[in-house]
Amino acid sequence: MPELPEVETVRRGLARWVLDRVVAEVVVAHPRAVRRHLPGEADFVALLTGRTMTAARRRGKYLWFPLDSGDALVAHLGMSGQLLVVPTDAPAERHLRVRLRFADAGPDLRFVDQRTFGGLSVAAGGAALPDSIAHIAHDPLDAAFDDAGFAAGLRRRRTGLKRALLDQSMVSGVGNIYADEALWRARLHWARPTETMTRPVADRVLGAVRAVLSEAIASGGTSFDALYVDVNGESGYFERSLNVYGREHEPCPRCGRPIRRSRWMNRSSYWCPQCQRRPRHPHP
DNA sequence: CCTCATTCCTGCGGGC
DNA sequence: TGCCCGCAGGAATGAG
Repeated sequence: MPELPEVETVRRGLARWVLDRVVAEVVVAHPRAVRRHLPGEADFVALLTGRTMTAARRRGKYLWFPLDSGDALVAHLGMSGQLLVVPTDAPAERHLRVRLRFADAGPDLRFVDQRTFGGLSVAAGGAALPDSIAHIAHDPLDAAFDDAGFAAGLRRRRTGLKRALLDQSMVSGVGNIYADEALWRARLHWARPTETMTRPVADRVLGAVRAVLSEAIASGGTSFDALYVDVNGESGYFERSLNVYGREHEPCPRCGRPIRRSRWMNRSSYWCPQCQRRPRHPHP
């Protein structure tokens, strides 16, 4: 599941393959992959064709590619999305959704997505930050992230800590896996009421999120090669570095107690009942 | 305004 | 053996 470290790895891998390249043709193989682009597929194609890409940027789990028109191509990988750089004569991938061919006849940029939870769009405001993702907060590794503002925001909320970590308008880039890992590292329960989060505790969880994301980026840097940017290449380091996620009944690496799994928000939370004590007044 | 349930989608794997 | 069903989840959306 692509979260910040995987998306950042993809961004780094794509940067030199999009710089100063002119889009010659856009083929939409699956209409649902053009998402949150209200004027529709034809408009999406028209706004991209003939435009020059000038960079590869990221906000949380969103990628965007500024265009010389002032717009930007915006991409979200969802659950299973990949942005691949492949030779233009390579056969179509099984779940190919959108294909961009370039005027230089160099490799395509292809959006491949098995579950089509992700998608592409063209949005205005691409030179700075596309309008459509203006509500996404800075990520905690960004120098512009406001620690004090985050702590104040937590106290204003009336919800559980994990829900707040997953709220991309509070802090971006954290998904279910890294949320569980960061909470374990910070020794905090997922249902901890946010209104009880003092500044030191907020700083503790931020520190844990930063450590987890940084280590994952460092490990994920090897998951692509020059012509193949593979989001699923994460599996090598993923399994080894996870302490609680997906490890129900296995001993906690810190205290040895069996890791527990809770059904929550239509997904799973993994946590250690010893290291992460359930709060007296948990939020659902 | 704020919080939270619902919905989208497909392949995999467990159970019968 | 083969089928069915649960599960995986980000984020927009609308209900309350």
